[in-house]
Amino acid sequence: MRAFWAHGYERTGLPELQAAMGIGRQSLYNAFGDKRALFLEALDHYGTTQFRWLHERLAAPGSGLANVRAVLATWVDAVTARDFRGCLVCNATVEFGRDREVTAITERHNAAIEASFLAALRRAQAAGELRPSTDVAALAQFLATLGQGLALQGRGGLSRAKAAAIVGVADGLLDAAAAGR
Amino acid sequence: MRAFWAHGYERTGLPELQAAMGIGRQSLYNAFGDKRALFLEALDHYGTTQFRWLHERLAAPGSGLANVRAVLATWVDAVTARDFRGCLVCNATVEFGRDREVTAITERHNAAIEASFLAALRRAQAAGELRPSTDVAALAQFLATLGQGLALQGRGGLSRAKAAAIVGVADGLLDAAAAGR
DNA sequence: GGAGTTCTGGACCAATTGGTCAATATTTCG
DNA sequence: CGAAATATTGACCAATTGGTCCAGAACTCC
Repeated sequence: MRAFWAHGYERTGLPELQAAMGIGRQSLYNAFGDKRALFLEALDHYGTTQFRWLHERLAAPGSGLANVRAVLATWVDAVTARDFRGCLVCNATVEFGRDREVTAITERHNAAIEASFLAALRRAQAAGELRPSTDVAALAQFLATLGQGLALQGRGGLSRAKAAAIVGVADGLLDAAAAGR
Repeated sequence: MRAFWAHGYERTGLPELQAAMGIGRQSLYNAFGDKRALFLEALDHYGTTQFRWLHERLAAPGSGLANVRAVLATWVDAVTARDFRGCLVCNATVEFGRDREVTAITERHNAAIEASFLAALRRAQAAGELRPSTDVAALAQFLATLGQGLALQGRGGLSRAKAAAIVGVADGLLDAAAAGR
């Protein structure tokens, strides 16, 4: 997974894969079939492991709005880490475009992220933290998109100040949606 | 350029390049040096040609805020076009990560986009269309990031409804920044 | 313990990769 | 026109690609 994450599908050769996994080639083909199947499994594995914290944090007890803000705040750190390699789901979307098997996985994880945001936002709304008129569904999709944009820029290298500014705007948006509570 | 745009760097072979450009292999190497150099030139060419409209629209006379909104509106159409292939600058960022030569080009174009947004927003602010307290610099970076997120999702396939909802949130953000004018 | 199954390592393979060469065609220009 | 330079064609090349084969090691289970 790490190898694909760092270099993408095409740029990751079998030797590198073997080295990263510490197993021989035949074992690899025994266990996964071929390179593509291995990638698909790695991709799905990435989604379940890397996004677990996000889902849990958004579902954590307490203020739904605070949970959303907490996730945004961690994005700043994550995306500006010196060795940040982007988000494998985003990377795969770019590399494979509309490949059916790939989009099936990426869309599943994206939908899950949106759903977690949505649940948290709904909770916030029900608790009076957000105006009833707020379109929380759109907001959830928006936040997911913003995350992808951040991950993308982070892969190319993103300064902390810039990431913080961008997330700050999103925070302001939440402020505005909360203003009339 | 189209070939790289559609399939990325690694997935685009010399035969495909020749076919797309309608020239023989040697002519190609004569004119550009090697595949990588050709890509770098295609990438830069993409940036200057594809973003021209955006720069012009943002710099158009009249309301700066309206210009920004107009650009956002076109994003919805662009990104949900049936044959949308993403943004080559974004794709290159993903595929090459922190490759110096590539990021030099992508960052230049990203900076230009942010600058155009910033200029339009400043104009809007000066004209009283936005609250003086609005952090227009952050807003410009934010909008650029959102665009990248949209382009990313669009490459995988994005419904019009979803794109419209996401852009709608950004529009609402502009509303909020204009509210107290 | 040992037969049978599974797994592992490394040699091997066809196909494709980016890139080059040299001969030919084309243009340029005195 | 005709010589010099430029550009095009397609054959060619070494290296790498993903993938397979097979012999032997390891494990399982009666």
